Amino acid sequence: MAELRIYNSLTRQKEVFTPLVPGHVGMYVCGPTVSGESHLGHARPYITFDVVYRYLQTLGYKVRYVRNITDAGHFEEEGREATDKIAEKAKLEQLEPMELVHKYTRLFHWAMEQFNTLPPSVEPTATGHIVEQIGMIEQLIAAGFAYEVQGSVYFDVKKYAASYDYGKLSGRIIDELLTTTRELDGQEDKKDRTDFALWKAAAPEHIMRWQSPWGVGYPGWHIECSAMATKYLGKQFDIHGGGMDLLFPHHESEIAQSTICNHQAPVRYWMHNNMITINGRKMGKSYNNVIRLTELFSGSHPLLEKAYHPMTVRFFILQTHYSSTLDFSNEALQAAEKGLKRLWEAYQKLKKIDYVQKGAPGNGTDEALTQTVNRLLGEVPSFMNDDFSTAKVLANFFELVPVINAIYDGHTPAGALSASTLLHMQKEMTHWLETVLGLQGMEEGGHDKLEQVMNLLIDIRKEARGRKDFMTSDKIRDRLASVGIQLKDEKGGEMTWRID
RNA sequence: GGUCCUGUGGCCGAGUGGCUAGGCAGAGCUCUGCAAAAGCUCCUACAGCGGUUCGAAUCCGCUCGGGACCUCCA
Repeated sequence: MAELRIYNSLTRQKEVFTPLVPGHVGMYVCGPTVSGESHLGHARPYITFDVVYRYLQTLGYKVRYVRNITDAGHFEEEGREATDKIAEKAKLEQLEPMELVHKYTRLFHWAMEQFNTLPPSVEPTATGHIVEQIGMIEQLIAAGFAYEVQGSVYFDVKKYAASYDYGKLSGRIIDELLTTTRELDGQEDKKDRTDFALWKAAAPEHIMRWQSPWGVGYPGWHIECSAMATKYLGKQFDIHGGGMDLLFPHHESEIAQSTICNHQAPVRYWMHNNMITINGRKMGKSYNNVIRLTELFSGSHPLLEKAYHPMTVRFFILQTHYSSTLDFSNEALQAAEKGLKRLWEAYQKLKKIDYVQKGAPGNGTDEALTQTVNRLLGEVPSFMNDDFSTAKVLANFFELVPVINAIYDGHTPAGALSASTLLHMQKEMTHWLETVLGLQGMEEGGHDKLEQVMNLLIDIRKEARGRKDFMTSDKIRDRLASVGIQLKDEKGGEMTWRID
């Protein structure tokens, strides 16, 4: 069995994955801030790490997957006012902060279900771990790496950098940070501009607030991940994932905090997915080019030509390696849609092939084809083991599509492939496409199409009855009944139907 | 300004120095009452200029273009 290799952002190279505790994997992924609706960009990390989670499990690991919900808004250091994003939005929508947070949390969960992502093992909330965060801050103060100023607590980056490598993960040079960071107002409290907040004193109008040793306030952003990761995964764990944009300062700061508190580097393998861009630009609130997931699924956004199925999006994302930027366009998404449809149809056809009838009892008659199939299937694990190269996995399955179609249509003679080869192919497709990549079919589901089909059948039946072709008429009604649809003749020749 | 990534055919995208993925679109043919689907075939690219090498999309240098991070961000 080949080894799994993961690109580690910390060392900037692919490394053989060896879990801390044999057979077990601890994985932490930065979750969403639920101050607003999830957008297309959010789909990337959660789908990426869902595949990582699934794959590790199929390798036999017992995985504890922790993904937080950031529901305690952090301050925005823009200009003078340090405002709480969540509190601000809540006022805007006339909602209680927790009401708002729950609304968007539910929406997030709903979207994740659409994408067929597995729920994490633990999904801790920042507000539920204030105690742990305060505890960690106290440790940092006691260790001399944090200081309090007027009810707020900051991490002393300069002091940390004196004995540790602050900037190792993000490739930042501390001296440059110290001199380059731009001047911001309202930060007189800090000893140095690079210091980041662990705890912020809450202004009177601030709605989200907690009691702390330093007065009433709320936690900084970085501390929540450190506190929750430590609590659920221990002082050191295997994998930490998130978007590349979180490298600095978020993950860099996480390392600093945890290193001081736990006396060791918290994470062994850092994984970062790249961004989804739209027209070459990163999608983000500041760029005003955000496509929300609800808009994506319904097609209700000026940039969208049509609605896109969640599976199309999932497939679209998996067709690219997670470390590359992925540019969104209608053309690209529609290509993905067609591609997935073709792949899935072939997969369904394969399931319908009668192995006993069409497969040869012993070896298939077409040895070359058998070898091709076995090679294509055999390569797949090595692709996944090579830093989760889902794009290559999909490419190989696409090469099987014509093989399957040809057998199904009879272009390839029956018996070319043995029954066991066909079965093997089917099992592998189920395993990789469904279990590992988490893909599903794109059933149209909606009643619109069914409605149209029924109208068509009703029309045909009316015509048949018009020429007294009751054999056809009865056939339609009986066959529909057998699939659970009751067709009733109303007075005046109209027909109605309902699903039993 | 600093740090880093990137530039592949009409479009999206794999690519570990040699055997030059895959998808979408397009063209032709086969099948077909029509259409669709499907099958077969074709279109074969690596920003530019140098260099290393028997051999480079892949390594090195320069030029040009695009992007990310340095601020909340997936």
